[in-house]
This record gives sequence, structure tokens and C-alpha cells, in this order.
Amino acid sequence: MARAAGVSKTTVSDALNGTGRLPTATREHVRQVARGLGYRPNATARLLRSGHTRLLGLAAREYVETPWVYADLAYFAQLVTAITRAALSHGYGVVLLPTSGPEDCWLDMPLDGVFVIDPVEHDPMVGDFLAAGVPVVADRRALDELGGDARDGGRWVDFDYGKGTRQVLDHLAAQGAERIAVVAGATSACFHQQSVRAYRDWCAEHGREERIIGLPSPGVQLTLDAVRDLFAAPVPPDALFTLVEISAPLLLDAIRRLGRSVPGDLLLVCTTEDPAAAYTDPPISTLSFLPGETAQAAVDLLVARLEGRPSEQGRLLEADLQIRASSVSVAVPRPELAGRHAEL
Amino acid sequence: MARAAGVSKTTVSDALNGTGRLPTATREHVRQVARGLGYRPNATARLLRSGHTRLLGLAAREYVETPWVYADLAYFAQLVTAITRAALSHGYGVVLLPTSGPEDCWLDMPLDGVFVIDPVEHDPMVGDFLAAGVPVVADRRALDELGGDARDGGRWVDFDYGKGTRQVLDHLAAQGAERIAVVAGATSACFHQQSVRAYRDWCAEHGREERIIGLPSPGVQLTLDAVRDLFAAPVPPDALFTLVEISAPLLLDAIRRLGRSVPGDLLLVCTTEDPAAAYTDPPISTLSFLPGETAQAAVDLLVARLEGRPSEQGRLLEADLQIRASSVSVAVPRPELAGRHAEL
DNA sequence: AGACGTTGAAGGAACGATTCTGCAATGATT
DNA sequence: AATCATTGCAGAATCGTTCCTTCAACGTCT
Repeated sequence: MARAAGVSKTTVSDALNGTGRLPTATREHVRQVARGLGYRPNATARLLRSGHTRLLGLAAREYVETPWVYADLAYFAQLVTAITRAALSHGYGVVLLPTSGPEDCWLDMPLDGVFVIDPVEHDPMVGDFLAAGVPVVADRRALDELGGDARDGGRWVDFDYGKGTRQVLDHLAAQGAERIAVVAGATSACFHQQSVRAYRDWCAEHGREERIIGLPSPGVQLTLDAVRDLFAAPVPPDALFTLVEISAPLLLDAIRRLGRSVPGDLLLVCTTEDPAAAYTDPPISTLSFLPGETAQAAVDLLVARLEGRPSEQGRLLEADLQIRASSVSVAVPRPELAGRHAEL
Repeated sequence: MARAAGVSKTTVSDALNGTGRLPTATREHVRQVARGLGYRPNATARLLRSGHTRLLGLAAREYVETPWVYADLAYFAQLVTAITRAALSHGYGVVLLPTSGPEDCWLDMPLDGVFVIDPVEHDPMVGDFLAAGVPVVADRRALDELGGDARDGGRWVDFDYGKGTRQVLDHLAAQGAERIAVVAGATSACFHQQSVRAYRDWCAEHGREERIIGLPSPGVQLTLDAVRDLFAAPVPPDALFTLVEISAPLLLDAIRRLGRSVPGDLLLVCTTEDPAAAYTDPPISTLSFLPGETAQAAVDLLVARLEGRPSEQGRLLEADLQIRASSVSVAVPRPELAGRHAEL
């Protein structure tokens, strides 16, 4: 390239990057030749020189053994999308990371920083990256588990999961529910652990019986089976709160097939990011963990850290409970809610 | 690091990589020191040296103006997941690429190869990468649009979309449908264009009236509106084939609310990857474009190209039509189909 | 004892850019 | 006319590896 333009590589670099003291004529000439040759400076070489890659890793850890399950879960899919979008807007690319594989294999990727979504307990990935000096955004627990030694690079984004759960339970209780059942995930993710604990505590406080089913992995059949089991009890629940993602319209339909009407016989709240929940009849109340806002916070925190700008150590977000007709007791009808979308 | 172990950098490199002629003692000593220091060879530097990055780009182009919509569409989410998984199993990482932004910005990423999913017409991305010598997997049309000049790096994975559509239409006709309506996407993606063309041709061949609604963008409300419009006709359709993703259970419910029973009044086939479709009552017939197989083929082709192994230029796949009760005429009952899953 | 193969490890040249330093040529100033 | 700042560009160092070459030390064989 330098030879082709009859100049030194210094001049080529200066011309293309707008640096140095070059007369416009030379600059243009070099650019012309570069265009003609289809020349592009080698990306890897400039990375080495510049010291950073503008690449951010992303790993969803919840079901570590199954590599990359996130597709089945609208929450993960939306989170990945939102993180990608936010990162790109800051000029960073996103690399999808392996969650298993040869020890430390993730450290061989040229990353400036990493997002670890739903880390497992004592997640080695978080520690590895931090030890290697790569800034990480994870949840607060994952950072706290580490010694204070190399935590400087850690930032966290968290929800008060317990609060979200209590909010739902209080709402259902206010609507007259007495036997609130829960379908939860049975993994070490903060979300599941805190939610289940909150449910247990709430039941204890309110003198309610626990009705809980823990699913070790997601899946339509498993979830539907769990729901059926719940209704097989001698005295079935009068409210259901799902903490695992499932197609909300399908769940509604399945409940009907079990002979219960919603919200007449059963109040229903689903944790889901599926927009379809708002369009059923009755529309389904949802608890959302706002993947968009989570992503924005995570990216802001990580990018600020990378670019040396000051920022908080972490951000605590609030889950969003959308109350719709499915969890509003027919004894206390609220027409303005019950009707929304239900006519299609 | 070399100083810390009291050896030269050559020895460090050899010890850590298992190359060179080193006695086990030295090798172990160096490794020990490296472990102690938490030393890891710089990823970027080895990339530069080795000449490849083991990083593959991935861009979903269908709705180019909206960056990274794929989350809403189960197909894209599953495809991205499957590609990531397959790539990782070959030792490649996946980078999510921007679809818009400063011209050529994607060329500044250190990629060995690229997947372009649903390229738009005359997609500049495909041409840019190929011109830069970066192998690409896209669909066949995107490659054919380019001159034969720099197409060596191009590989394709395609479906015979027309065939899938005809298969569905033939099936519906065989079940007695006479007025088959279609909800399709209105973009330049091969999938939509070929499917719509096939529908038109089929209607012409069979002397049927076209009933088609084209949606320029995805979205629950838009899709439901389209369905309602279809039924507002004086003589409503007796079969519906959706080519855009929508929550299948929700659609089924919405149709019922419009006063039609499935499959009694209306036969229904949905193009979707949502597993929930199999669990409704009646279970919904689906046309799947097999994201798992597509991903496997794409990754195989690209990796073979990158590693200099011989391979075909492309792979043609077949869509998978799962016939379930929703599209089986009640006049010709097939109990073994109608019952599947329907009891939950 | 000298020639020779083997082993162990160091030295240095890539990889392909960026960037610091330096040196002619030019023009302005005294 | 001599001095000096400025301009325009080339040379070389650098980033942190890998890999090719070299070379000393050592033991073995003739």
C-alpha cells in the first residue's frame, strides 16, 4: 500500500487517520489510492497498538451446563438484544461467550470488558476475568463472593427480586387470594433464590401455606406439568404466580382446560417479557425485569469504567408489575382494566 | 514474566504452548511462575501473530433500520443461539454486528468470517466483507447479486421457501380449504419475497382468489389487526397461513374471539419456532425453518472455508411442516393427530 | 583427541499497524 | 546572507506474541 502510493507507511497512516502534518493534496492522493486498492488497515494490528479491542463479552450463566439456552427465554433474548444495541451505540461490539469448555478458555478472547448475566454461585468466570484485570458487570452477590482483593473492576446491576415477589403477593392478597401457588426455577441464580426466599418469608409472615414447585430447567412441558400438579391438590390454589418464563397465552389456555376460569377461579400473574401477555382475554398481569433498562445500566457502568469516567459501583433497579384483568378479582371489578385489549 | 522466571521470552512461549525442546523441569517451572503471577499471554498479540482471530461476525439484516430486532422473533433468537453454539464447538466466538452506523464500520472488527442473515436486496454488507477478503455465509441471492469477481469467499445456506409455502397450501387444499388467506412480511428478505410469490403463483394455478396482507414490520398488534381485517371480508377465509412470527397460542385465542372455531371454521398453519404451538388445544400445525439445522450448515460451511477444507458452495434445506389438529379438517377426523398434547 | 549429533535455551525477525523523533527543504526574518 | 521556525515526510521504535535460526554445552563414537 505504501509503495503503491509512493509514500512511506507513516504517511499512509497519517493520511488515513487524519493525523500528522500532511498537505491536503497528499492526504487525498493516499486516500484515493487506498480506495482504489480496497485497502483497509488490519484490524488486529491496530488493536495491538491501541491496547484495547472495543469488544465486550457476554455470557448468560443461568443454565451453565446447557450452552446458550437463552433463546427459549424471552428475557435472555431481549437482554442480549438490548445489551448489543446499547454497546454498539457506544462503539463496542459484543461477543457471545462460551459458558463451558476448557478451563479459562474465555480468557483467550480479546475483550475489554464482560457482562456475566445470572452468574451461578461462586461463578469462576467472574473471578477469572477480574483476576485477569478485565472489568466485569454481574450481579452484586457474584462480586461480594469474591475477596475484596481484585474487585475494583467489578460493577453490578441488580434487582430487588424479593421486593418484586412481595409486591405481587401483596397485590394478590389484596384481591382476596388465600392460597397463592408459585412455579419457580430451581437454580442458584439470584433471581430464583431471592424470589423463592421472599415467597417463603411472605408465607410465614402471613401464616399461609407454601405451595411451590421448583423447576430445575425451563421447558413448556415441564411447566405445564407443574401447573397441573398444583391443581391436583385436594384444595387447589386460588392464585398462581409464575416465576419462570412460559408462553402466557398458552398458560392461560391450559388453566382453562383444567376447568378454572381466570380471574374468576384463579388470579394469575406471570413473570414474562412476552408482549403477547397484554393481548389475551383477559389480559395477563405481568412482572417484568425490564431487560431494556437493565442492559442500559450494565453498558453505561461498564463503558464508564473502561473509559475512566467516574460512575457508581452498581445500580439497583425495580421490577415492573403490570396489573391486568387476570389478577383483578371479579368481586371487585375494575372495568377500565378488564377491558384493555381484550376485544383484540 | 520472562524476567520473573529467569528465562527468555522464547522459553516462556515454548513452555506455555508445549512447543520447542524443553525439559519437563523448565517447562513446569515456567508454568508455575506464570500461575503465580496470574500471567496470561496477551490475546491481541497472539491474534496478530497467528493471522486469524477465531471470531465470526453475525448480523441479522431483515429489519435493517431497527438495530437488532431479533429478540422479538423466536426464529432469530434461536438461530443466533444455534449459530453461537455451533461456532463455539468449533472454537470460534461470535460477534454481534451493527446493521447500521458509519459506512463500513463493520470492517473495523477483527473477524475471520461473517454470517449475514436475511440480507436485504443488494446488501452492501455482503459485498463489503467479500471485497475485503472476509468469507461470508448468506443466502444464495445475496451472493448472486454480486459480480462473479470476488465471490470466492461466499457460501450460502438457503431454503426453497416457495416449496414450503406450496406444501402448506397443498395440505390446506387437500383438507378442503377453498379461501386460504395469508399474513406475510413485506420486506425484501428472500423468505418473504419467495413465499409471497409462491402463494400468488399457487393461487393463479388453482384459480383461487388472493387474500394476502403484508406487514412491513413485526408486532403483536399489527398482526392481530391484520387477522381481524381478513375476517372482515364479506366471505371470510376458511384457512389461514401466517408467514410472520406471532405467538401461536395467542393467535388461536384471538381467532376464537372472532367467533371462529379451529379447525371447524378455519384451518390454521403458523410459521413459527415457538414450541408452545404444539401444546395448545387443538395443537397448531407449524412450518419451521429449522434454525438449528440452518445454523449447523452455515457454521460448517464457513469453518470449512476458513480452515481450507473442501466443501460445497452452499446448502439447500427443507422447511419442516408439522401437521397438527389445527389444520386437519373435522370432516376427515384423524384422532391420532387431534389428540396430541391437547389434554395438557 | 577430534568430529558429530543432541539437547536446552537465547536472540532476533516477523505480524501490521501507530507514533515519536529527526531531517531536509522551504520561506520568513534580521 | 545567515539564522531560524515551519512544513512535509521518512525512519525507527513499539505493542506482545510466535517461530525460525543460532549456538553453547555435553556426551558419544571413531
